[in-house]
Amino acid sequence: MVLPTLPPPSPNSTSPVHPPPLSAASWVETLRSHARSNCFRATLATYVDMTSAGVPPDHFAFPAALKAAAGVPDPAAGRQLHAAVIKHGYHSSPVTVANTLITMYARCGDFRSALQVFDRIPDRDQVSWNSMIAALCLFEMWELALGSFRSMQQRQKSVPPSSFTLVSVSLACSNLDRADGIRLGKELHGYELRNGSYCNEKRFAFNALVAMYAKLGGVDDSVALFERFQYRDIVTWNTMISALTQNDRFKAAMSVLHQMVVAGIKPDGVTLSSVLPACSRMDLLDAGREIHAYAFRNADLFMNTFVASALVDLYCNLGLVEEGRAVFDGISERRLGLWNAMISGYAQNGLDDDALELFIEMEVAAGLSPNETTMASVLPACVRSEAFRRKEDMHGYVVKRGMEGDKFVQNALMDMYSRVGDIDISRKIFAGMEDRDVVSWNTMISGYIVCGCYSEAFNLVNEMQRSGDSTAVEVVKPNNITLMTVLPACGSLAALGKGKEIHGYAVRHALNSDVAVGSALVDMYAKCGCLGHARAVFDRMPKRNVVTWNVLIMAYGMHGRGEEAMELFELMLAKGEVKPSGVTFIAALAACSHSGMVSRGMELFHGMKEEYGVEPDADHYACVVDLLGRAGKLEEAYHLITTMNAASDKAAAWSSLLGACRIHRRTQLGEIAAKHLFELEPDESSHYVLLSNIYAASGQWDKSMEVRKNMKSMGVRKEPGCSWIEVGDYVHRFTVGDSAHPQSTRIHSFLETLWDGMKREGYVPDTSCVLHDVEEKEKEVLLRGHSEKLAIAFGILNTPPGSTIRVAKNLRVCNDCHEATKFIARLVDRQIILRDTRRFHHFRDGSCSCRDYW
DNA sequence: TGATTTCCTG
Repeated sequence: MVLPTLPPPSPNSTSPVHPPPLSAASWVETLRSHARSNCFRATLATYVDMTSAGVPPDHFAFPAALKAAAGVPDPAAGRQLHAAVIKHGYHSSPVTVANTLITMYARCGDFRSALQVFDRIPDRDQVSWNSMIAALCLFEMWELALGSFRSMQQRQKSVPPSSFTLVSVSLACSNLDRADGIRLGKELHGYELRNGSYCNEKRFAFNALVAMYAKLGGVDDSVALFERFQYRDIVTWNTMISALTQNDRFKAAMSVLHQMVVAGIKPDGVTLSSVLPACSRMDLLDAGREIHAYAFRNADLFMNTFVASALVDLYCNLGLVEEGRAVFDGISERRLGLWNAMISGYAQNGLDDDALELFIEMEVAAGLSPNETTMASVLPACVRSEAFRRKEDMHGYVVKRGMEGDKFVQNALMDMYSRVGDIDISRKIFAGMEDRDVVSWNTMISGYIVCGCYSEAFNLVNEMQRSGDSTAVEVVKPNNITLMTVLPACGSLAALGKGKEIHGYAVRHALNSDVAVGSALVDMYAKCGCLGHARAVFDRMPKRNVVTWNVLIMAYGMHGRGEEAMELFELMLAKGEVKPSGVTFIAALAACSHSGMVSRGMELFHGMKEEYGVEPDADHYACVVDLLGRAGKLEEAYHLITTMNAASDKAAAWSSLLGACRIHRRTQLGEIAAKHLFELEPDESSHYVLLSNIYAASGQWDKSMEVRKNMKSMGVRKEPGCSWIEVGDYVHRFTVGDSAHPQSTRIHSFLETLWDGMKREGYVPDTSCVLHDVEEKEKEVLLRGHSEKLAIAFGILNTPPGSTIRVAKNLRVCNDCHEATKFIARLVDRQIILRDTRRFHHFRDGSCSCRDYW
């Protein structure tokens, strides 16, 4: 018999075909020994030689050859072997041959044939059942696998389940819903305890149980099992380590590794790739390097692609992309996982074009097909990359490859559609998902926030909290990422009540000890105008990083409390826990600027490079221009811009200067700044508005109108003004001239009444803030419709007398609103905290502490 | 006849 499709023995095979042995028995022995040592191609080649030499295969030869066909895997060879099995009459007896056929077909991806073989076995033994259950698991048919297990249990006497059965069934359990899985898993565990096998056999079963508990989130059960288990082998240790890392028990994972080494077990590739994610997530660069060095000393580990993938992940996660790339480049036989790790490493470091380039290299040069993981990394890079235009095409690409049902891919697609503004498509994907995890929920929430659908976002967070408290099938609790996603939204909407609610959740679920969550809480309280709360959270944090400090320094600055901001800055330096970053100096300089601390700020600016090694960038220059400009030193500010590096982006600096020109009514200099800005950022509406305001303030109406016309003809649209106020459980949103709110009529008539009172107190409407060409009387009506006034009026009408009113606005507060709010605050005897894009305005007793308005 | 490892949300 000839098997023409069989491949020749591979040139690098360690087992060359031996000179033909003489007896049939030695042919079979050679065949089996190749199979035992997993030299599959050599096994198949020997089979061909043997049959060519006229030796008929027997019931020992077939299982060996079939194992090889399964191992390669080689479906064509497998089918021909099946034909030979029938021809030689081994198809029904002994059953060992048929059993091997089941496994062969399963490994070759032919489920129907595997099932057919099983169905046609007249006297199925324990191994037949085990092989079939394992096959079902291979095809991820978990329910069917469990069904077969039940059938087996009914035949308890003839085919009792063994440790082999337990291994497959544990795997099936770990892929069920959590509640079902745990229930069945405990049943299995009980079964093992009652009827369990011993020593070697027991080890397999227990390893599988440890893994099962971990996958179902019962990692404490895994630990308990592991600790009492005396027959540990390297897989047991590895299983325990990966169980811990996969459940975010990183410290415990490192400690098990330590115990393992102490117990004299030499870590292998699986150990390293299981423990490296723990180093990565805990930012343990030194430990990671030590493991890298250990792999370096053991050549087989060094070339292991799993270890390499985990190392690439570690280095990229710590921002050391170059080192990750070096590991990647050092591996000659790159498996898909390694490409994925590198692509994702680039993407996570914002090197989106590098990620896309590598993705193309993988497809074109290396000829590898992407899998779901690849797409989950590439999609975000596509979304962010400026160079990559046709983003929605990626959806078609994914569908064409049949990956649209994958959870990771769906998460990435949701994110993509939210970012391009198609939130409805994200919503549809989310609604249609079968298996939503915490990332799916978080992605949907952040999508809503990106698109400005805040109430939908908050509703989803509430839904998550409820499902976490209940015993619903889909148990997904808000995690630290969820909180870090919604807290900034609370801050930008000044939704203090919502923010406090989230704070409460964080405390109840011990998420507030997370540095990032803590920093987000500090920021939220500060943005809601509650500096005291922000400071209290800061003081109680067990651990702080540079972001935490920056956030609070920035907060003091925005509230016009420059002295305290600088005290905090000094404290940060004195404590020395963290080094100041570029952002720290932005915060400190901005604080000096808002409090008029010019010489202090200049000192800081000049010392930042020499004393702290932080190179000033374009944003630092913009802060200093703001500092000088605000203080009236506009010539100095202008001069500073001219000293800036030619290549650096001067737009922010010019914009600061233009802002200062508005405060100090410097028309000519304003024109110069605006000229530069119109060249650098022709689409930015705020530049046109500022210049127009400057002209209007100096009475040059024609020029003011001309700027507006230019803006229109350029097709630049002013972002509509929008203000938010939280009352009760809701954040109410108001746009200019809003009449959509249910209380609209009431708000407008209240404002009219207020208006008369304000005028009696001496308020003069600043109609220069209205840039439409209409009658003077009409201008007043337009002024009264500014969103912050509507929000404030709504607040007064709907909150208890004497309580503080907190309003947030998406643009800078105009001069008239600033002036009017002073009067309103005094008339209704309320403290009003109004936040715009730059800072907080605390209105109390008819004044505001800021000096930005005239 | 069986087990463990890399990837996604900020």
